[in-house]
Amino acid sequence: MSALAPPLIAWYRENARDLPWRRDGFGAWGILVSEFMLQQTPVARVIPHLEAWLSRWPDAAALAAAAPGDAVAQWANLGYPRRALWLHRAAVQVRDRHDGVVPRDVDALLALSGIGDYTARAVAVFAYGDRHPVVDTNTRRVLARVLEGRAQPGPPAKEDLVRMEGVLPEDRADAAIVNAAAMELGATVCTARSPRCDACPLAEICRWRAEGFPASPDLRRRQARYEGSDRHARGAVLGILRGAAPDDVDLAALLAEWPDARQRDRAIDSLVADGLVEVVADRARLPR
DNA sequence: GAACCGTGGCG
DNA sequence: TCGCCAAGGTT
Repeated sequence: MSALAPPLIAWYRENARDLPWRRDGFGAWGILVSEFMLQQTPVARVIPHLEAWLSRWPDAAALAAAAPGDAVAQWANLGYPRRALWLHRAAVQVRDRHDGVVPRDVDALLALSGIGDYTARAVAVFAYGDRHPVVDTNTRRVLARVLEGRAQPGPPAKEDLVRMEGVLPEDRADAAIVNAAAMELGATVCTARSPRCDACPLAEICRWRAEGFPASPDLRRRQARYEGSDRHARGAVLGILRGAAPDDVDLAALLAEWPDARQRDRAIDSLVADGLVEVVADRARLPR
């Protein structure tokens, strides 16, 4: 067993946050929905939306029976609304391919819309207790620091899964805890900006700390400015349509005051191309 | 592999 | 104020 596993397991048992999707019996569907919502959206903002979502659509078949636009509207301001559409498509696929039961097999999960390496393994591990490496941005940062002595991880790579596999204990239940613990440690202690090494169970074996916290060359690309961007225009258009749903909106009135008409039209076109918006005659609406 | 895709909180 | 960051995935 890796030297990381025992202290991670002990620390997690004492310090894990009490999050809804960690409660016994939360269910594979709830965990799947939570993982979709947690893709790039902070935990605190997800929790109330998750509970509302599951109250409305308690299983995959329920969501699959709804209109995709209902999912987009219910998604509200969680961001990246394509995820709502993908989650709806995944629900339809679960209904049609798996009799409404969220699959357990990683390849079957990977074949669902909006599910990649992280989400597929997270569901298999946290919903079903199977043994796979689960690697998110927190885990990558923890491993980069502890094992490589780097302040920040490199870009995501398949190699990350191999590295995490090398950290996991053989026992499935222990492996699941180590996966969760690495994520939890990165989220609450080994954070990106101001790590609290005094509270870290891996401090004594951390290479980054041993080497004096060297700054690593920062290869991360800067996030593009949001104000005035195409994403901003898309967000504004969709926000209006969410507010009007289930009614439609006159296309000419839609975002009439947006400063750049070319950009506004490009936003609408791209939303239509993504399936997030429908235009019928001279009116726009969320998809039915 | 790079570019693109929302939204809000925090230092 | 402003840049960084957040349980990623698709094209």
